[in-house]
Amino acid sequence: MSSASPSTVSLVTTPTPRPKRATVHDVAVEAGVSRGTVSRYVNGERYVSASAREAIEAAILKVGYVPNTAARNLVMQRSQAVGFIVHEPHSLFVEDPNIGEILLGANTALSEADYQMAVLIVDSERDTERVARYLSGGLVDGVIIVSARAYDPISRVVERLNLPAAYVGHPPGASTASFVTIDNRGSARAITERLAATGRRRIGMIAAALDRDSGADRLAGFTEALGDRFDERLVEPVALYSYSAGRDAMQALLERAPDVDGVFAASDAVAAGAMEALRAAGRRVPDDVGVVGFDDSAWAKRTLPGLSTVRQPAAGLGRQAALLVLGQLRGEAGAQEVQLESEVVWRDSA
Amino acid sequence: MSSASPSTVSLVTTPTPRPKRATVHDVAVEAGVSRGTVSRYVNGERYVSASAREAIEAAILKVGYVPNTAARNLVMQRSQAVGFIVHEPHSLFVEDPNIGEILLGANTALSEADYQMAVLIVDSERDTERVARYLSGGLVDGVIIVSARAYDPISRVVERLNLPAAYVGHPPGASTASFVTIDNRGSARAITERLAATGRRRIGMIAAALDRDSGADRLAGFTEALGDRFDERLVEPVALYSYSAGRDAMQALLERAPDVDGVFAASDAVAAGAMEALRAAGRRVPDDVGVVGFDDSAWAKRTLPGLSTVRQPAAGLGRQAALLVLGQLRGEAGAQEVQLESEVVWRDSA
DNA sequence: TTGTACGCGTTATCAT
DNA sequence: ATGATAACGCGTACAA
Repeated sequence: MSSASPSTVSLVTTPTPRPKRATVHDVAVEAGVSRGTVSRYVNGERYVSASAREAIEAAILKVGYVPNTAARNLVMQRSQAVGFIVHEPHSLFVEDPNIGEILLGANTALSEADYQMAVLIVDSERDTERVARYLSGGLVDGVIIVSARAYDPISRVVERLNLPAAYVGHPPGASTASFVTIDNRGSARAITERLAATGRRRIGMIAAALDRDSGADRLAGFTEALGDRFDERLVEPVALYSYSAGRDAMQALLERAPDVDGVFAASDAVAAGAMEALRAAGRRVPDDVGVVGFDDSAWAKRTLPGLSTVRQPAAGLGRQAALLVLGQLRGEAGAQEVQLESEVVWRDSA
Repeated sequence: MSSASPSTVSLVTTPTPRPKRATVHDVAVEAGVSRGTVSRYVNGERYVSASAREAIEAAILKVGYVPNTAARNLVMQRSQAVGFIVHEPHSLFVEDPNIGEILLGANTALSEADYQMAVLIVDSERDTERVARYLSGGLVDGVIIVSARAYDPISRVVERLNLPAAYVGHPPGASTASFVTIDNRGSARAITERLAATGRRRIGMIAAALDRDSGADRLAGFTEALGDRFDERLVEPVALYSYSAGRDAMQALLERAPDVDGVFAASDAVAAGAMEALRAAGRRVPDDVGVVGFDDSAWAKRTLPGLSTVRQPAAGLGRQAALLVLGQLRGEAGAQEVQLESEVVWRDSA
């Protein structure tokens, strides 16, 4: 059972008779009324006689009419849709434990307002151009952007088009766009303080993704919390919020500073990796070393002992971003900055 | 730092001057040529004189023209976009370790063919109707559907519209649509056989999601592999592919059959839960009990010891589904059934 | 209450 | 090589 070419089986072979779809016109002639009347009926306006209504209903059923949204969008000058753009999807979709909740939160809010959400993935140069075209084409009335990078072409397009937009996380560059975040810095400070309150004297941090503001802010909060006791030799930076990075970093940290008795990992995945390294080194958690993480993802509940961490209101982030866009769609002017409250979850790892 | 209402800060308050976008017409008058010529230039056709080209390029830059895709779609009768529909998103986005890879695989294939992928989430009744309208509206030329349920309204719409479609997993009902799967049954058989080959005599299974074909097929493969040695009292069924379900099920199984020395869990998450229960019961893995899972997700690499499991070609599933749709779009007729090969990954848990 | 006619922004056909 | 002009399918003043 090794990886091989897929086995294919043909089932049927009807020559795909692409059917031409019925239009308002077809319904009109079938019902013996004018196109205008049909259009009014479809859009639920008043001033449609009972007789006309019946005839139209029957006609619609008979010819199998479904309105063409593209045509409607064209004349209405709006699409009743909002794009959800996700960058760097490899780290996001596969690693980020929050992306799913963010998506669902945004979708719920948009759905309630009768907007369709279309998730657009940017995973290559081609994607960038194509998505830019898509946005330019009037297929969405606004966008939610998650994890944008600095000098992001997509952000530029959005700005140039003057498209109502909201970012999840800090928008790149100096753009004055709406965005929603959590207080990474304050949360990091809070959990570090609680870790210190357990009596730890030599507290280190495995910092990750310092090129993103989330990563940088968490380190800043950590530094703030420790004040005088901060020792930069106890900070081990890694590139990604990943399990293996956490494991390797903890190993390095243990070598450089064998006396660490507390660790703040920049994410739960990192923390889980760190705990593995600690176990391998014969250190007990929390007895010898206290560990805290960030995210309250599935990792936090499956470590042994359970991981103390910071809970992000992921669905709330998506929901707020959606509300921000909807507000702009309603004409509410001005960029808004929304900060959602996070929460320290105390378990047994510290 | 408790969950509270979001703090909001207003940054600017310009009254959103929704700008009217330039059209082909504007470019034409600016460049002193006809709309037809502009259109030809934009679409890279031949027969555009150098002088016209220059004038048009300048005009486009000056008026800031971007083509309107909605209008183009209307006249071209195609959108160059494919919908990716995901159901039951709560279990999918939040729990399914493969969904991200499937999305990316599909996106890559579509992107190469210059198609835009739009992910549509169905999370409520409202969503169902809205997405159905969206599909009916001509905004996508085809669809990829993952995790459809039987009697799914969306599937009905797709069928009625005769929209080119491909399912990831078995399509519901008796529809003769294209789909791509892995051989759940064969894979389950293979890994069970390898587990048996390690000398285990009393092999049980924690079966999950028996109402889906993936779950049912895995159980079938397990049964096949054991043949005469199959003992239905060693099968513990649970509803979801979840960690906690695995833990509880393993506990129940241990009580009912303390002599189990091998367990096939229907997914890695389930297996991880089972391993936790075994540890709590004082059983060593793999010494006392061998454990194998399914998925080769992040769970498998973070259990201790590493989990032997079945690797799904998740990205390949998405890619193949996309290729299936693209084939239909090119006019290749007939429903296709593609089965991708999976692979047993042997680690230390058995 | 209903029909007519125009416009949304683009591509396609056909002369020129 | 280019310019009219007719679609594409729909909403909507305006007239009736």
